[in-house]
Amino acid sequence: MGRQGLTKERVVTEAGRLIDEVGLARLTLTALADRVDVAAPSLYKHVDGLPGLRRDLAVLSVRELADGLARNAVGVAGRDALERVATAYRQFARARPGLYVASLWAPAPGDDEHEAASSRALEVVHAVAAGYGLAGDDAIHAIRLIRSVLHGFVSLEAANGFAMEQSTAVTFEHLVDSLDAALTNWEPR
Amino acid sequence: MGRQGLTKERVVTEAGRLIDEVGLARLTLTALADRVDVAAPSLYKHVDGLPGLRRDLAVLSVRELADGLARNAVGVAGRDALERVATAYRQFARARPGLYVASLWAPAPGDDEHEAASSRALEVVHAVAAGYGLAGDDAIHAIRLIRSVLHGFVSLEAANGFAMEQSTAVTFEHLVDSLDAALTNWEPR
DNA sequence: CCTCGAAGCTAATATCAATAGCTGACCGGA
DNA sequence: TCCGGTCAGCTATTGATATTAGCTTCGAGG
Repeated sequence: MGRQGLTKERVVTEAGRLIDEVGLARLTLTALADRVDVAAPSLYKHVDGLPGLRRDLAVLSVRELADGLARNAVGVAGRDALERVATAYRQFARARPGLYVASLWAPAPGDDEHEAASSRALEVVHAVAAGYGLAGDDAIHAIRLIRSVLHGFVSLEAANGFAMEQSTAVTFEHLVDSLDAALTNWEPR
Repeated sequence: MGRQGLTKERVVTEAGRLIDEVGLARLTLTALADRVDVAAPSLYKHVDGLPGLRRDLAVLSVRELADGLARNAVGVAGRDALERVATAYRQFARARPGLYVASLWAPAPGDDEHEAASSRALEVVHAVAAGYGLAGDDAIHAIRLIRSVLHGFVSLEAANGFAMEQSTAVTFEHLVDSLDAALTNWEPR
């Protein structure tokens, strides 16, 4: 009906909440429209269809992830930094499960805004590697290792991939230990 | 038209090929029906709708993954076993990208067939951990570590998550090295 | 107070999943 | 041989959903 005062900002934010609640698979323009109290086609005034919305969600999520990582990494280095960043990463995935999945969509080539957000997140991990004295190609591979471990863990955790009831907190400590050891005893190849 | 000689087996196999080609997101009963040359509703004679098909794909994929891992792990132990299993895991994810994603869907509680297939895959990883002398809770955590690293790496690789052009093969070697070190110097907690 | 852009609407179309109900091909037994 | 039943496959239909087209109206700036 009357003006809703809707903005792209709010549409995307609300979509983020929606996917956290119901899962990415059930992100639907109809459901989102209901949520912001507008007819579905009206969303097109703010967002470029479902593909556009997904892209916007990806940007939002990477920004929030980058913020979370950066906030926790300030003023620490070495193992402390690794631990803080790893924990922040896991926390983000647990607190925003829908958004987290969206953060994995790679930027389209030429999407500067999206790429900038990704770089910012990567930068934090890069700093962690630097704290272990890694640079150049070694840093690249180390970053990939860190991301693999963290992403693998949180996504298996989210997918209920760890059937046994043993504590995932303990597993996570092992993960951090292993990463710390790998970065400490890094062998260039 | 005339009898098509279609079987559940073939429907699911063909669905597996389809998702490898076009991606899980574009798995559609319509597309699958076209592929096997049948009208869409006819698929319901073989498969329990889209949810049922997805579940069948999950079972198929876990079986193929388990087969691949087991085939490569026979007769080796320790680092050799780790390397072989890790490589087989990565190979599966690269050769069958659609199926690989389906392999991540956790079995529904009480789905014995699905759970059995999952156990078989887990068993291979368990054997790898055993090769490093790990048992009990340590083995559980070690398995989770291995799965996290492997899944994280292959899924980031598949999602084009590694933007830089540096060799992913080298990264993978670092991954295996790190896992080997972690398992060798395992510290119970 | 007029204008115009933007925000919202309704109506219509296309794609897809799913259900209902029909048909005819094959198989086994009398 | 023929008869009947099962079951694979069909067409028709309904209900979601995305998307487009085109209309309406609010509200801010001159």
